[in-house]
Amino acid sequence: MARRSDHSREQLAKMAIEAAAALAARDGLRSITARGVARDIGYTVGTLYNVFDNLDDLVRHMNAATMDALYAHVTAAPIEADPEKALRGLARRYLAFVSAQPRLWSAVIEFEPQDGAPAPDWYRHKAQRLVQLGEDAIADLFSPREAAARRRNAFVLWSALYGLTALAQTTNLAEGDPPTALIDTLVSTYIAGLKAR
Amino acid sequence: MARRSDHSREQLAKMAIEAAAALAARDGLRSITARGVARDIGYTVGTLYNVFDNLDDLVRHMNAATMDALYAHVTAAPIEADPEKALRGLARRYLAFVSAQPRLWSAVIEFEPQDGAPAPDWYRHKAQRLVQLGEDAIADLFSPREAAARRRNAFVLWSALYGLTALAQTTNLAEGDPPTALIDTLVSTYIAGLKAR
DNA sequence: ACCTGAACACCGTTCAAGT
DNA sequence: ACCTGAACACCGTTCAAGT
Repeated sequence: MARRSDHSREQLAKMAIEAAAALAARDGLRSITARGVARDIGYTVGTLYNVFDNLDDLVRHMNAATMDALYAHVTAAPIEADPEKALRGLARRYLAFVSAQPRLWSAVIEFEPQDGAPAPDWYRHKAQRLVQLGEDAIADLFSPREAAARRRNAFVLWSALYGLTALAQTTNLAEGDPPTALIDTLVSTYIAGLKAR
Repeated sequence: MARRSDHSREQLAKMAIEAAAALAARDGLRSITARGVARDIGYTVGTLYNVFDNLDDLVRHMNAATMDALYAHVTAAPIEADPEKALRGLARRYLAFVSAQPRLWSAVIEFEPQDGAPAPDWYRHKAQRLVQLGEDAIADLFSPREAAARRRNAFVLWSALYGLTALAQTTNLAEGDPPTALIDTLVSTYIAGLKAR
Protein backbone atom coordinates (compact mmCIF):
# COMPACT_ATOMS: atom_id res chain seq x y z
CA MET A 1 0.00 0.00 0.00
CA ALA A 2 0.86 3.65 0.08
CA ARG A 3 0.90 6.69 -2.12
CA ARG A 4 -2.66 6.56 -3.38
CA SER A 5 -2.57 10.25 -4.21
CA ASP A 6 -6.28 10.17 -4.81
CA HIS A 7 -6.37 13.56 -3.13
CA SER A 8 -3.96 16.42 -2.66
CA ARG A 9 -2.87 17.51 0.76
CA GLU A 10 -5.28 20.45 0.54
CA GLN A 11 -8.16 18.22 -0.44
CA LEU A 12 -7.42 15.87 2.43
CA ALA A 13 -7.40 18.78 4.87
CA LYS A 14 -10.72 20.05 3.55
CA MET A 15 -12.31 16.60 3.69
CA ALA A 16 -11.08 16.02 7.25
CA ILE A 17 -12.34 19.42 8.42
CA GLU A 18 -15.75 18.80 6.90
CA ALA A 19 -15.94 15.30 8.37
CA ALA A 20 -14.99 16.68 11.79
CA ALA A 21 -17.61 19.43 11.49
CA ALA A 22 -20.27 16.86 10.59
CA LEU A 23 -19.39 14.86 13.70
CA ALA A 24 -19.36 17.94 15.93
CA ALA A 25 -22.61 19.28 14.50
CA ARG A 26 -24.31 15.99 15.31
CA ASP A 27 -22.81 14.92 18.62
CA GLY A 28 -20.60 17.70 19.92
CA LEU A 29 -16.90 18.51 20.03
CA ARG A 30 -15.99 15.46 22.04
CA SER A 31 -17.37 13.10 19.42
CA ILE A 32 -14.53 14.06 17.09
CA THR A 33 -11.92 11.30 17.09
CA ALA A 34 -8.96 10.74 14.80
CA ARG A 35 -10.22 7.27 13.95
CA GLY A 36 -13.74 8.50 13.26
CA VAL A 37 -12.60 11.28 10.95
CA ALA A 38 -10.20 8.91 9.15
CA ARG A 39 -13.02 6.38 8.67
CA ASP A 40 -15.35 9.04 7.26
CA ILE A 41 -12.85 10.26 4.69
CA GLY A 42 -11.72 6.76 3.71
CA TYR A 43 -8.15 6.96 4.99
CA THR A 44 -6.32 5.61 8.01
CA VAL A 45 -5.30 7.63 11.05
CA GLY A 46 -1.71 7.85 9.94
CA THR A 47 -2.73 9.96 6.97
CA LEU A 48 -4.47 12.42 9.27
CA TYR A 49 -1.19 12.97 11.11
CA ASN A 50 0.47 13.57 7.81
CA VAL A 51 -1.78 16.59 7.26
CA PHE A 52 -2.35 17.89 10.80
CA ASP A 53 0.02 18.10 13.74
CA ASN A 54 -2.51 16.42 15.99
CA LEU A 55 -6.23 16.32 16.72
CA ASP A 56 -6.24 19.75 18.36
CA ASP A 57 -4.73 21.16 15.18
CA LEU A 58 -7.57 19.66 13.15
CA VAL A 59 -10.17 21.04 15.56
CA ARG A 60 -8.55 24.46 15.39
CA HIS A 61 -8.85 24.44 11.62
CA MET A 62 -12.46 23.32 11.92
CA ASN A 63 -13.19 26.21 14.28
CA ALA A 64 -11.42 28.61 11.94
CA ALA A 65 -13.74 27.46 9.16
CA THR A 66 -16.72 28.07 11.45
CA MET A 67 -15.51 31.59 12.16
CA ASP A 68 -15.03 32.21 8.45
CA ALA A 69 -18.59 31.03 7.81
CA LEU A 70 -19.85 33.31 10.58
CA TYR A 71 -17.96 36.25 9.13
CA ALA A 72 -19.40 35.55 5.68
CA HIS A 73 -22.91 35.24 7.08
CA VAL A 74 -22.67 38.44 9.08
CA THR A 75 -21.28 40.48 6.21
CA ALA A 76 -23.73 39.11 3.64
CA ALA A 77 -26.14 41.94 4.40
CA PRO A 78 -25.23 45.61 3.96
CA ILE A 79 -24.27 47.34 7.20
CA GLU A 80 -26.35 50.35 8.10
CA ALA A 81 -24.88 53.75 8.79
CA ASP A 82 -26.58 54.41 12.12
CA PRO A 83 -24.45 52.81 14.87
CA GLU A 84 -27.34 51.28 16.78
CA LYS A 85 -28.98 49.85 13.66
CA ALA A 86 -25.65 48.58 12.37
CA LEU A 87 -24.77 46.92 15.64
CA ARG A 88 -28.21 45.39 16.08
CA GLY A 89 -28.01 44.01 12.56
CA LEU A 90 -24.62 42.46 13.20
CA ALA A 91 -25.73 41.02 16.51
CA ARG A 92 -28.91 39.51 15.12
CA ARG A 93 -27.12 37.91 12.21
CA TYR A 94 -24.52 36.63 14.65
CA LEU A 95 -27.27 35.11 16.76
CA ALA A 96 -29.01 33.62 13.73
CA PHE A 97 -25.83 31.85 12.67
CA VAL A 98 -25.12 30.51 16.14
CA SER A 99 -28.70 29.34 16.61
CA ALA A 100 -28.61 27.51 13.29
CA GLN A 101 -25.34 25.74 14.14
CA PRO A 102 -25.39 25.51 17.94
CA ARG A 103 -22.98 22.60 18.39
CA LEU A 104 -20.55 23.97 15.83
CA TRP A 105 -20.44 27.26 17.70
CA SER A 106 -20.17 25.46 21.03
CA ALA A 107 -17.09 23.76 19.63
CA VAL A 108 -15.49 27.19 19.13
CA ILE A 109 -16.34 28.18 22.68
CA GLU A 110 -15.38 24.93 24.38
CA PHE A 111 -12.15 24.36 22.50
CA GLU A 112 -9.04 24.57 24.66
CA PRO A 113 -5.93 22.92 23.26
CA GLN A 114 -4.28 20.38 25.50
CA ASP A 115 -0.90 22.10 25.39
CA GLY A 116 -1.56 25.48 26.98
CA ALA A 117 0.04 27.28 24.04
CA PRO A 118 -1.60 30.54 22.92
CA ALA A 119 -3.61 30.47 19.69
CA PRO A 120 -1.54 31.18 16.57
CA ASP A 121 -1.88 34.58 14.92
CA TRP A 122 -3.81 33.32 11.92
CA TYR A 123 -6.43 31.92 14.29
CA ARG A 124 -6.67 35.04 16.45
CA HIS A 125 -7.10 37.08 13.30
CA LYS A 126 -10.39 35.29 12.59
CA ALA A 127 -11.82 36.61 15.84
CA GLN A 128 -10.21 40.00 15.39
CA ARG A 129 -11.98 40.45 12.06
CA LEU A 130 -15.31 40.05 13.81
CA VAL A 131 -14.42 42.57 16.49
CA GLN A 132 -13.41 44.92 13.69
CA LEU A 133 -16.93 44.78 12.28
CA GLY A 134 -18.27 45.98 15.61
CA GLU A 135 -15.63 48.67 15.77
CA ASP A 136 -16.64 49.96 12.33
CA ALA A 137 -20.29 49.96 13.36
CA ILE A 138 -19.72 52.22 16.37
CA ALA A 139 -17.01 54.36 14.77
CA ASP A 140 -19.28 57.39 14.38
CA LEU A 141 -19.68 57.63 18.14
CA PHE A 142 -15.98 58.35 18.60
CA SER A 143 -13.68 61.10 17.49
CA PRO A 144 -10.61 60.10 15.47
CA ARG A 145 -8.36 60.59 18.47
CA GLU A 146 -10.37 58.15 20.57
CA ALA A 147 -9.10 55.09 18.73
CA ALA A 148 -8.16 53.28 21.93
CA ALA A 149 -11.59 53.77 23.49
CA ARG A 150 -13.28 52.76 20.26
CA ARG A 151 -11.32 49.52 20.13
CA ARG A 152 -11.84 48.81 23.81
CA ASN A 153 -15.59 49.28 23.54
CA ALA A 154 -15.78 47.13 20.42
CA PHE A 155 -14.00 44.38 22.31
CA VAL A 156 -16.33 44.73 25.29
CA LEU A 157 -19.35 44.57 22.99
CA TRP A 158 -18.07 41.53 21.16
CA SER A 159 -17.30 39.81 24.47
CA ALA A 160 -20.77 40.59 25.72
CA LEU A 161 -22.32 39.17 22.58
CA TYR A 162 -20.12 36.14 22.89
CA GLY A 163 -21.18 35.58 26.49
CA LEU A 164 -24.82 36.05 25.62
CA THR A 165 -24.77 33.47 22.86
CA ALA A 166 -22.80 31.09 25.06
CA LEU A 167 -25.19 31.34 27.98
CA ALA A 168 -28.45 31.72 26.07
CA GLN A 169 -27.67 28.44 24.31
CA THR A 170 -26.97 26.27 27.30
CA THR A 171 -28.47 27.62 30.49
CA ASN A 172 -32.03 28.69 30.67
CA LEU A 173 -31.37 31.44 33.15
CA ALA A 174 -33.44 33.93 31.24
CA GLU A 175 -36.64 32.01 30.79
CA GLY A 176 -39.32 33.96 29.03
CA ASP A 177 -36.86 36.24 27.30
CA PRO A 178 -36.07 35.06 23.77
CA PRO A 179 -32.39 35.47 22.78
CA THR A 180 -33.33 38.21 20.32
CA ALA A 181 -34.74 40.30 23.16
CA LEU A 182 -31.52 39.84 25.15
CA ILE A 183 -29.41 40.85 22.17
CA ASP A 184 -31.53 43.92 21.53
CA THR A 185 -31.41 44.88 25.19
CA LEU A 186 -27.63 44.64 25.17
CA VAL A 187 -27.20 46.68 22.00
CA SER A 188 -29.66 49.45 22.78
CA THR A 189 -28.51 49.84 26.37
CA TYR A 190 -24.82 49.84 25.53
CA ILE A 191 -25.25 52.27 22.65
CA ALA A 192 -27.25 54.57 24.91
CA GLY A 193 -24.39 54.38 27.40
CA LEU A 194 -21.87 55.28 24.71
CA LYS A 195 -23.95 58.25 23.60
CA ALA A 196 -24.20 59.44 27.20
CA ARG A 197 -20.41 59.49 27.62
CA MET B 1 -10.35 -6.69 49.57
CA ALA B 2 -13.48 -4.61 49.77
CA ARG B 3 -15.41 -2.59 52.28
CA ARG B 4 -12.58 -0.54 53.65
CA SER B 5 -14.96 2.09 54.89
CA ASP B 6 -12.05 4.34 55.60
CA HIS B 7 -14.20 7.17 54.29
CA SER B 8 -17.89 7.88 54.05
CA ARG B 9 -19.57 8.38 50.72
CA GLU B 10 -19.56 12.13 51.35
CA GLN B 11 -15.88 12.15 52.21
CA LEU B 12 -15.06 10.20 49.07
CA ALA B 13 -17.01 12.68 46.95
CA LYS B 14 -15.21 15.61 48.56
CA MET B 15 -11.82 13.99 48.10
CA ALA B 16 -12.53 13.17 44.46
CA ILE B 17 -13.75 16.70 43.71
CA GLU B 18 -10.66 18.21 45.30
CA ALA B 19 -8.36 15.82 43.46
CA ALA B 20 -10.09 16.67 40.16
CA ALA B 21 -9.79 20.39 40.89
CA ALA B 22 -6.09 20.00 41.60
CA LEU B 23 -5.62 18.25 38.26
CA ALA B 24 -7.68 20.85 36.37
CA ALA B 25 -5.96 23.77 38.09
CA ARG B 26 -2.61 22.43 36.99
CA ASP B 27 -3.21 21.03 33.51
CA GLY B 28 -6.75 21.90 32.45
CA LEU B 29 -10.11 20.19 32.27
CA ARG B 30 -8.96 17.50 29.90
CA SER B 31 -6.29 16.28 32.29
CA ILE B 32 -8.99 14.96 34.62
CA THR B 33 -9.24 11.19 34.21
CA ALA B 34 -11.07 8.62 36.30
CA ARG B 35 -7.88 6.67 36.82
CA GLY B 36 -5.93 9.79 37.76
CA VAL B 37 -8.47 10.93 40.33
CA ALA B 38 -8.74 7.41 41.75
CA ARG B 39 -4.97 7.21 42.07
CA ASP B 40 -4.79 10.57 43.85
CA ILE B 41 -7.39 9.62 46.45
CA GLY B 42 -6.00 6.14 46.98
CA TYR B 43 -8.93 4.14 45.60
CA THR B 44 -9.61 2.28 42.38
CA VAL B 45 -11.79 3.53 39.53
CA GLY B 46 -14.66 1.26 40.51
CA THR B 47 -15.10 3.20 43.74
CA LEU B 48 -15.40 6.45 41.81
CA TYR B 49 -18.34 5.00 39.89
CA ASN B 50 -19.90 4.02 43.17
CA VAL B 51 -20.06 7.70 44.13
CA PHE B 52 -20.58 9.44 40.77
CA ASP B 53 -22.67 8.43 37.77
CA ASN B 54 -19.72 9.01 35.46
CA LEU B 55 -16.82 11.38 34.88
CA ASP B 56 -19.05 14.19 33.63
CA ASP B 57 -20.98 13.95 36.87
CA LEU B 58 -17.77 14.37 38.85
CA VAL B 59 -16.72 17.35 36.72
CA ARG B 60 -20.14 18.92 37.19
CA HIS B 61 -19.74 18.67 40.95
CA MET B 62 -16.26 20.13 40.67
CA ASN B 63 -17.61 23.08 38.69
CA ALA B 64 -20.41 23.53 41.20
CA ALA B 65 -17.78 23.80 43.93
CA THR B 66 -15.95 26.41 41.85
CA MET B 67 -19.14 28.43 41.48
CA ASP B 68 -19.74 28.18 45.22
CA ALA B 69 -16.23 29.43 45.87
CA LEU B 70 -16.79 32.30 43.41
CA TYR B 71 -20.06 33.21 45.13
CA ALA B 72 -18.37 33.18 48.52
CA HIS B 73 -15.51 35.31 47.24
CA VAL B 74 -17.80 37.85 45.60
CA THR B 75 -20.05 38.20 48.64
CA ALA B 76 -17.19 38.40 51.11
CA ALA B 77 -17.12 42.19 50.78
CA PRO B 78 -20.12 44.38 51.61
CA ILE B 79 -22.07 45.47 48.56
CA GLU B 80 -22.39 49.21 48.08
CA ALA B 81 -25.73 50.98 47.73
CA ASP B 82 -24.95 52.91 44.55
CA PRO B 83 -25.70 50.67 41.55
CA GLU B 84 -22.56 51.53 39.61
CA LYS B 85 -20.27 51.10 42.61
CA ALA B 86 -22.03 47.90 43.62
CA LEU B 87 -21.76 46.42 40.15
CA ARG B 88 -18.16 47.46 39.69
CA GLY B 89 -17.31 45.90 43.02
CA LEU B 90 -18.98 42.63 42.06
CA ALA B 91 -17.35 42.59 38.65
CA ARG B 92 -13.89 43.29 40.00
CA ARG B 93 -14.14 40.60 42.63
CA TYR B 94 -15.43 38.26 39.96
CA LEU B 95 -12.45 39.06 37.80
CA ALA B 96 -10.04 38.68 40.71
CA PHE B 97 -11.33 35.20 41.43
CA VAL B 98 -11.17 34.12 37.81
CA SER B 99 -7.67 35.54 37.37
CA ALA B 100 -6.48 33.70 40.46
CA GLN B 101 -7.92 30.38 39.26
CA PRO B 102 -7.88 30.67 35.47
CA ARG B 103 -7.92 26.98 34.60
CA LEU B 104 -10.56 26.19 37.19
CA TRP B 105 -12.81 28.85 35.72
CA SER B 106 -12.02 27.69 32.19
CA ALA B 107 -13.27 24.27 33.25
CA VAL B 108 -16.64 25.82 34.08
CA ILE B 109 -16.76 27.52 30.69
CA GLU B 110 -15.52 24.61 28.61
CA PHE B 111 -17.57 21.91 30.27
CA GLU B 112 -20.18 20.36 28.02
CA PRO B 113 -21.50 16.97 29.11
CA GLN B 114 -21.25 14.22 26.54
CA ASP B 115 -24.94 13.39 26.69
CA GLY B 116 -26.64 16.57 25.52
CA ALA B 117 -28.88 16.61 28.59
CA PRO B 118 -29.63 20.04 30.10
CA ALA B 119 -27.92 20.88 33.38
CA PRO B 120 -29.83 19.79 36.48
CA ASP B 121 -31.68 22.41 38.50
CA TRP B 122 -29.28 22.31 41.44
CA TYR B 123 -26.46 23.18 39.03
CA ARG B 124 -28.31 25.96 37.24
CA HIS B 125 -29.14 27.44 40.62
CA LYS B 126 -25.45 28.06 41.27
CA ALA B 127 -25.30 30.36 38.25
CA GLN B 128 -28.66 31.88 39.01
CA ARG B 129 -27.45 32.96 42.43
CA LEU B 130 -24.68 34.96 40.80
CA VAL B 131 -27.08 36.66 38.39
CA GLN B 132 -29.23 37.50 41.40
CA LEU B 133 -26.35 39.46 42.93
CA GLY B 134 -26.20 41.59 39.81
CA GLU B 135 -29.95 42.03 39.84
CA ASP B 136 -29.85 43.25 43.43
CA ALA B 137 -27.07 45.67 42.57
CA ILE B 138 -29.04 47.38 39.82
CA ALA B 139 -32.45 47.16 41.53
CA ASP B 140 -32.55 50.86 42.37
CA LEU B 141 -32.56 51.73 38.67
CA PHE B 142 -35.90 49.99 38.14
CA SER B 143 -39.39 50.54 39.46
CA PRO B 144 -41.05 47.60 41.24
CA ARG B 145 -43.23 46.90 38.22
CA GLU B 146 -40.20 46.52 35.95
CA ALA B 147 -39.19 43.17 37.38
CA ALA B 148 -38.89 41.55 33.95
CA ALA B 149 -36.60 44.26 32.59
CA ARG B 150 -34.53 44.19 35.76
CA ARG B 151 -34.02 40.44 35.46
CA ARG B 152 -33.31 40.65 31.74
CA ASN B 153 -30.68 43.34 32.20
CA ALA B 154 -29.07 41.46 35.07
CA PHE B 155 -28.78 38.43 32.81
CA VAL B 156 -27.32 40.51 29.99
CA LEU B 157 -24.78 42.03 32.36
CA TRP B 158 -23.77 38.67 33.77
CA SER B 159 -23.42 37.26 30.27
CA ALA B 160 -21.27 40.18 29.25
CA LEU B 161 -19.06 39.70 32.30
CA TYR B 162 -18.85 36.02 31.55
CA GLY B 163 -17.84 36.68 27.95
CA LEU B 164 -15.28 39.24 29.02
CA THR B 165 -13.59 36.90 31.47
CA ALA B 166 -13.69 34.09 28.92
CA LEU B 167 -12.11 36.14 26.15
CA ALA B 168 -9.77 38.27 28.22
CA GLN B 169 -8.21 35.05 29.56
CA THR B 170 -7.48 33.29 26.32
CA THR B 171 -7.31 35.62 23.36
CA ASN B 172 -5.24 38.71 23.46
CA LEU B 173 -7.59 40.67 21.28
CA ALA B 174 -7.46 43.66 23.54
CA GLU B 175 -3.77 44.16 23.92
CA GLY B 176 -2.85 47.14 25.97
CA ASP B 177 -6.14 47.15 27.84
CA PRO B 178 -5.86 45.35 31.17
CA PRO B 179 -8.92 43.24 32.06
CA THR B 180 -9.82 45.66 34.85
CA ALA B 181 -10.16 48.48 32.33
CA LEU B 182 -12.45 46.33 30.18
CA ILE B 183 -14.61 45.42 33.16
CA ASP B 184 -14.87 49.05 34.24
CA THR B 185 -15.73 50.15 30.70
CA LEU B 186 -18.50 47.58 30.53
CA VAL B 187 -19.98 48.49 33.90
CA SER B 188 -19.86 52.24 33.55
CA THR B 189 -21.15 52.25 29.97
CA TYR B 190 -23.96 49.82 30.66
CA ILE B 191 -25.05 51.63 33.82
CA ALA B 192 -25.02 54.92 31.90
CA GLY B 193 -27.23 53.26 29.31
CA LEU B 194 -29.64 52.04 31.95
CA LYS B 195 -29.84 55.50 33.51
CA ALA B 196 -30.56 56.98 30.07
CA ARG B 197 -33.51 54.66 29.49
C1' DA C 1 6.51 11.13 -0.85
C1' DC C 2 2.57 9.17 0.81
C1' DC C 3 -0.16 5.70 3.03
C1' DT C 4 -0.97 1.56 5.79
C1' DG C 5 -1.16 -1.47 9.67
C1' DA C 6 0.26 -2.45 13.84
C1' DA C 7 1.95 -1.11 18.07
C1' DC C 8 2.20 1.62 22.57
C1' DA C 9 0.34 3.69 26.33
C1' DC C 10 -3.43 5.24 27.54
C1' DC C 11 -8.84 6.13 28.08
C1' DG C 12 -14.34 5.51 30.36
C1' DT C 13 -17.15 2.19 32.08
C1' DT C 14 -18.80 -2.30 33.85
C1' DC C 15 -19.07 -6.08 36.89
C1' DA C 16 -17.99 -10.71 38.99
C1' DA C 17 -15.67 -11.82 42.90
C1' DG C 18 -14.23 -11.04 47.33
C1' DT C 19 -14.90 -9.27 52.39
C1' DA D 1 -22.59 -2.66 51.28
C1' DC D 2 -18.38 -1.45 49.55
C1' DC D 3 -14.16 -2.13 47.07
C1' DT D 4 -11.00 -4.46 43.92
C1' DG D 5 -9.07 -6.20 39.77
C1' DA D 6 -9.70 -7.42 35.46
C1' DA D 7 -12.01 -7.00 31.34
C1' DC D 8 -14.13 -4.58 27.15
C1' DA D 9 -14.19 -1.40 23.70
C1' DC D 10 -12.32 2.31 22.83
C1' DC D 11 -8.72 6.49 22.59
C1' DG D 12 -4.22 9.79 20.47
C1' DT D 13 0.01 9.25 18.50
C1' DT D 14 4.07 7.09 16.33
C1' DC D 15 6.56 4.69 12.92
C1' DA D 16 8.61 0.71 10.29
C1' DA D 17 7.37 -1.18 6.20
C1' DG D 18 5.56 -1.02 1.81
C1' DT D 19 4.72 1.29 -3.00
